[in-house]
Amino acid sequence: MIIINVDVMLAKRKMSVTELTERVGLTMANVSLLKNGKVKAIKLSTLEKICKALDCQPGDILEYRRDD
Amino acid sequence: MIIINVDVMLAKRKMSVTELTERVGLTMANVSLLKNGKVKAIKLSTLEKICKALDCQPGDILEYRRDD
DNA sequence: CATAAATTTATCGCAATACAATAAAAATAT
DNA sequence: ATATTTTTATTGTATTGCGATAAATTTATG
Repeated sequence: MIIINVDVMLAKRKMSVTELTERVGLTMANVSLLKNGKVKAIKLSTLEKICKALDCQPGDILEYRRDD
Repeated sequence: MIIINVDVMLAKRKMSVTELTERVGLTMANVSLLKNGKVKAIKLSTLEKICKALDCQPGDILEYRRDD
């Protein structure tokens, strides 16, 4: 499964979800859904905004975990 | 911008697009589109299949490049 | 505690987009 | 040359993102 984990980078940047929301320009509701891995797909434009806001790479946020 | 680059991992695994297509279960046409960064979004389920097929992480395929 | 602030969850609607199916064109290999 | 592989294009359908909004829940704070 693919895991979206924004929390680590948020902590690293000492940034709140509210601030991320402002920077990314999505609604708070959707940022929250994204943040908690409750989306089934993601627009690359959105991924880009997040990477930009958190100054990180997709790999810092996305993880593929084999299910055993 | 977000760049999708599957070529590096394909080369590393000595795998053809045809084989990737078989493993991933999409049509050849769509794998090609994905491979050449001509999609605007991606299903996490698809990303997962690719990572599984290539035995790699999303970060091996996706790159955020700041446009200067 | 009580209350405010932040975050998550839920619902509806629409637009955007993936992806299949298919065919044709182009590139590459043999 | 010819076969094989890969890319590009087109159309239709199903999926999904995301906004807008409101309610519920969690967390912070005086």
